Amino acid sequence: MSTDRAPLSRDRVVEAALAVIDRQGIQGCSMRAVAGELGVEAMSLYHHVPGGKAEMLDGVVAVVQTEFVEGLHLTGDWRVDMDAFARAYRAALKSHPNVVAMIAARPSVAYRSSTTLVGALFTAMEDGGFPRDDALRAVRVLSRWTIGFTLGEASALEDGEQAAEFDEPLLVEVFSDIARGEDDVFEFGLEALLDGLEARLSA
Amino acid sequence: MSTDRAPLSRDRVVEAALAVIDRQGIQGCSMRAVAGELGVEAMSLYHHVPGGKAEMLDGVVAVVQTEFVEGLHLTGDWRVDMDAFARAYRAALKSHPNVVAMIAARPSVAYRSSTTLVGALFTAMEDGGFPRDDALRAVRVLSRWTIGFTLGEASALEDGEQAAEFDEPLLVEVFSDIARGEDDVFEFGLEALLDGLEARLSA
DNA sequence: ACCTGAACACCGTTCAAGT
DNA sequence: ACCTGAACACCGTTCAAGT
Repeated sequence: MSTDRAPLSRDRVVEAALAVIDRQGIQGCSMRAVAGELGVEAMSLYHHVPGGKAEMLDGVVAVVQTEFVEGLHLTGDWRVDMDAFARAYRAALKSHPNVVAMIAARPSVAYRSSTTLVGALFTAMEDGGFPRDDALRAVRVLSRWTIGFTLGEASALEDGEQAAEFDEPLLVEVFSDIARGEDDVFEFGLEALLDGLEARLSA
Repeated sequence: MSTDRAPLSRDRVVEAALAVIDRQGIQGCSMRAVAGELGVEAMSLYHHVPGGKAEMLDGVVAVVQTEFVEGLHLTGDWRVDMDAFARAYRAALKSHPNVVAMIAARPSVAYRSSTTLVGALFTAMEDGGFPRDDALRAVRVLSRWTIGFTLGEASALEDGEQAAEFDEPLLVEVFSDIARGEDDVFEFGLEALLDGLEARLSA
């Protein structure tokens, strides 16, 4: 809707796409809608995003991922850093809930925007005493788990209004828990996972 | 492609949709394609799936979920059952990789098809000595984690052919690991999580 | 009762044409 | 160089019409 007449650019296209997605969801993010956001016709976008819609959405994933990576500062202590990574990632994803499914579907783009961070985490694990293979596995598990958990939460919040209709008492309980927010569940799982990893060190 | 002239039904429509998705992915699963699979016109589907495409896809999720639930038999020992749940769920999802993203996006449908199983797991945890709240949290964490891990793997396998193009050595390593299969990573994470849960029992 | 043809309002994308 | 109008081959869905 912004009728800014700044010249179009790849960054402005991607930024507009993110704005549309945050507001209307992925469904609402058509090329025509993004163009409208920029006060332009759909066909103009292709000059700045030659790969079309796929490249535009890859750009959105990279922006969200970079936003998160730049806000995180590590200490070198594996447990502190793994904990901080998971919490900060979750927080970043929760501020763009409609993008989480896209990130889950584009792991190569997500990885590309965070190799430095992942590498640092990974050497913190090695410095902490984990064998190289286990360090790699642990980081991958934590990152997958964080994305998966947050995606499940975002999806459940979106289709959770039906919770009232649920006949099963357990279903009603779980979905009203979800509606109240799942920070405690996330932290419960995170702590269990990190405890389990730490136990490996002594073994 | 099957030109069977058995009468159409909701189940046949959903089954055809699953077949199309397994073969062509979600992108290829248009109403016209599903109709073609049944030798029928697109508009005929709406008589058996009045809710349209959304209801059809909900049906696909329910079928995959039910397939899994019916194949799993629990023992009552929390650790054995949590382990079996995660492994069997992962195996079921891996046999329909194109459906995993849909399951992740439709937690209410997935839950609905498995309340009995989740309830049983949950009482096994309580019988094992976990407080009610922790039992609920643990089951939710495990289920989310399993879906999230397998979704990440399925997605990475799909866009992983680009791995050769990666410039970053760490990226190349991770993506060639993924291409070799991630059973060991999954099991590593699963064991750590269950170890972490077990540690809570003694505390 | 069950199926369908034609139509509507959308998509992503191409390409030749405008400035 | 950058933007666009018209067009193409697709979508999901509605509805009145066929059998």
